Amino acid sequence: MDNLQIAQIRSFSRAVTRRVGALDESYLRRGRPLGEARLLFEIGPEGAGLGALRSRLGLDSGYLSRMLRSLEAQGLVSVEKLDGDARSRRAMLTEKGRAEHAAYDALSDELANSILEPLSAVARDRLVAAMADVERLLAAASITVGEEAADTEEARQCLAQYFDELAERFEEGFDPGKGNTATGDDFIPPQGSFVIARLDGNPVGCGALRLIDSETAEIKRMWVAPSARGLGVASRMLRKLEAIAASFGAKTVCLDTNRSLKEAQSLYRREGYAEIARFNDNPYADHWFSKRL
Amino acid sequence: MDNLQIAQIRSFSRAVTRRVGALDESYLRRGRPLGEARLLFEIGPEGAGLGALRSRLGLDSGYLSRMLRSLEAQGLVSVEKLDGDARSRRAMLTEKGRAEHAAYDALSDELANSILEPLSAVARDRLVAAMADVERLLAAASITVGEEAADTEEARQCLAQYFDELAERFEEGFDPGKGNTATGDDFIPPQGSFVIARLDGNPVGCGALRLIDSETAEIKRMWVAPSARGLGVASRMLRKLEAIAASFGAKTVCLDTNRSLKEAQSLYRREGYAEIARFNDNPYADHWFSKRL
DNA sequence: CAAAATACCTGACTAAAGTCAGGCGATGGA
DNA sequence: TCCATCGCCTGACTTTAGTCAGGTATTTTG
Repeated sequence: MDNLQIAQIRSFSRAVTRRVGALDESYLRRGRPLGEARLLFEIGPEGAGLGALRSRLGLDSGYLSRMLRSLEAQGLVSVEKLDGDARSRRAMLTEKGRAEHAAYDALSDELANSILEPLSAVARDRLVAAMADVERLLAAASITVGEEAADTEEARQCLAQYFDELAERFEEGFDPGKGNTATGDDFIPPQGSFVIARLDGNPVGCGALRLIDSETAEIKRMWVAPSARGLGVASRMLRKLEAIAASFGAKTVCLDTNRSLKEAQSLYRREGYAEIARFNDNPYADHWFSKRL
Repeated sequence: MDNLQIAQIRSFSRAVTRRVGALDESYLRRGRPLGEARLLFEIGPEGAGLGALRSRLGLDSGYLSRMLRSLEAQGLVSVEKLDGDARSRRAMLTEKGRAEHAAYDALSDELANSILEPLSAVARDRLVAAMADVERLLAAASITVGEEAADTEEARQCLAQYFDELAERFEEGFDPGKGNTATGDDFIPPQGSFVIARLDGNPVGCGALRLIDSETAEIKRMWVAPSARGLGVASRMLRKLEAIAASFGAKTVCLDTNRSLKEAQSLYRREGYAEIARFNDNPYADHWFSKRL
């Protein structure tokens, strides 16, 4: 890896924690411990389930409970049973709590403003654009691609979104039942596999693999959520699937695609796939590709 | 101020502390309190004076002392009298301390690497460039411009660098004694003023003002350190000096500049100065400007 | 040369952050 | 219907972080 790049990341991290992080910590407590301030902020005007709070802030359940008690004592928060499940509870801001939350919100705005204020209009635009870039690319870097079961609720949701998109983009429309020879069972090891790409735990893409014969694997169901496109998710999933195929003993990977999916075609070419003759009778396929592993 | 810009800054700050800051804090402690880890890292292979450590880490003197005692007990640090002044001391890493420091260093690299690793080469370049931009512009935003005494050591250093640069850039060379009618005394209120731009406490620019008559102020000695150019420091100093001039009752501000200082000329025009006829006998001046306040 | 200032140290604190074991009342699958 | 599990709570901690009031040499200054 490039040492200059690493040095830049380290220097960035120092600079940002010093200039942004430090302010956050000192200004945004309003005379209250940082933990409580963060909790109050995280509950937000809509309230939040205790479990969600615990995972978002990384708190021990006892610790959270005690802080909630303290915020309740200050009259800022009320904790109520709400959901169907009477074990789980939900923290809500009281009137006073909402006012406090608004104060934090205003302080955050002020803080952001204090960064923009000394800059010229050109510099502001540039800073904001660079921040958006960093944020987007850091998110991309935190996306994970992993093998998962194909029959979970989340996998089904990915596939549903995938099919919806095909129906919208194919000139001829799309009916999942028609020409869709592969069933979910095909994507279970050792005759196949399924990968999901996740950003902060939420699925943002999927891809599937099945063995056609002992030496040939087919890639199917490649999909990336619109919000995560342009971040290299597809090629990461593709490489993951290829590695899995290789581990199954496959020597060749093949796939088909529709003429309207131009990005997909250029992705496959970029990743070393060559166009070949029709190898299946998928009515929606217009192009067929393969790659030797 | 633009709400979208503020929202972007807030979102950036959240994203970065979550993705970079959080890792920093949890990974970089190696089973030791964060304070000690930071201290060890800050001492570095070359060692550091205690005063410097205290100010860089923002520590209470007692707190620092206690942490040093703890690091000494762990055999990582030795504290020695070194300088001429026997009151001040210097913390040095022992052999074991250097090994520990190297481990932190490697961890930091690894952390940075883990951000780069999932990205494509194009995305990496883009991330690194955006980070450099953000860092640079955040630094620019933290530059302060304030009125200060013109006879301090730091003011003198700014002026010395300014004169050195003039000597280098003027085709005809530069002799500070020649045609330099203004003395330091002219830059003391209420007949004049002196501003210094600072980045993290270190001077990165200066500018001076003196009243020629009760309604006219002259701006002189405008200088920005090469490292801080292109960040809008000069125009901030200029505006500050104009505001001071106005507070002194001046209705007009004027200044002169040499033909080789092209950026200065375009700055003055951009800030609303119009070129006028020669108003002084400065042998180094080729252009004269003025602006009504 | 005495007095003030400097640079660091020590002891005695407080508050915040974080951990652990156990407990209680739902809940849901065998 | 039983019982393991879940979601939360309580009490009893430990560790970190941070502050404050002196105290001791050493240096600087009037």
